[in-house]
Amino acid sequence: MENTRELFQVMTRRFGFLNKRCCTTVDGKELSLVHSHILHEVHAQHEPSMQQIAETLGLDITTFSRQVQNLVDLNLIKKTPYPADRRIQILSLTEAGQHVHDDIDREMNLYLQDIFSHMTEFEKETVIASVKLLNQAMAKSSMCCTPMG
Amino acid sequence: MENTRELFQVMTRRFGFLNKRCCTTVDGKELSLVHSHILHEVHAQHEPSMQQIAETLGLDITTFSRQVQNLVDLNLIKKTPYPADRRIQILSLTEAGQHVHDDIDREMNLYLQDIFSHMTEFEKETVIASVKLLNQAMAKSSMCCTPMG
DNA sequence: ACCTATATTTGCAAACTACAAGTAAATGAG
DNA sequence: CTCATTTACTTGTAGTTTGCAAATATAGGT
Repeated sequence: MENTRELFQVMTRRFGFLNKRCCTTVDGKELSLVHSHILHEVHAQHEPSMQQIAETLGLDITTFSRQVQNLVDLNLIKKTPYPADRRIQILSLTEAGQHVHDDIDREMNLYLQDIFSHMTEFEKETVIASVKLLNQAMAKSSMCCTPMG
Repeated sequence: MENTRELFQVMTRRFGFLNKRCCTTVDGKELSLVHSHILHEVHAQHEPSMQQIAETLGLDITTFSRQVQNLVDLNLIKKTPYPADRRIQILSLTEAGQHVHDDIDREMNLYLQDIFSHMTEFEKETVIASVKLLNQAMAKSSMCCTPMG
């Protein structure tokens, strides 16, 4: 494991597997990775518009529009025109969508628990603090870690 | 940033952007994310077969076969039949492939340097140690972090 | 009313994906 | 040796995803 890039490459690949493995069939519905990311962000943000979520996820707005439509058709997401500007669609989880989100969240946290079970409590705390540090550093970095543009 | 999952979700998303941003046009060639992962693994492994790389990357072998063929057509990868069993194709980087790989590696490390520039040396060491810990823990975890199956 | 800007959707063509079937080479039983 | 089986990889085909360009709908300014 020579260089730093290799370490991060392996880590992100493994988390990629984790994400894929977690979220293919939830609550009887077939979901893609993109779908579960969308559910997650719609849950996390406050009355988000299409553009906000698409931007957060780094998805092309046209691709995003179609994927959201899938989730609307699955009755997991609801689009509500924003009264003050009816061009804008506010996204929210339906009850079923909330349920699916919770299922995914629970399962992901189980996986994370399983990973942490191979560490001491101290190591776990260190790792979590490090991830926070990383996130802060990436947020500050101008060259990287934001969607293309 | 309430729960642990959220932290990891954000981190992996940011690294995803990093990967995408880094590797779209290298040395005058248009590459996809999958292409650059393949180049990376062919470089990292010793005389790998098709199956070995596909397994490492968690790609369906048929998808992989076509993506490798793209890279062969771009003259970045060479397939050599393995003498002791000529069903097996050993993958290696061509000179041009090595060059592209080095370019990507250099650029990725620049991005990482930029991220670490927002930390103290101590924080940087802690973060790198934590990523190592994470990788080890994920390798031990049976439920997660390996390709589907 | 009219022009411009913004938010989202749709048309379309290219790329990606994976199941099933095909080819080629190795292995093992009779 | 020969034939059936397994393994490593490729190709047929069809469904999905992607993103550019163009269309639609609404807002805001003059």
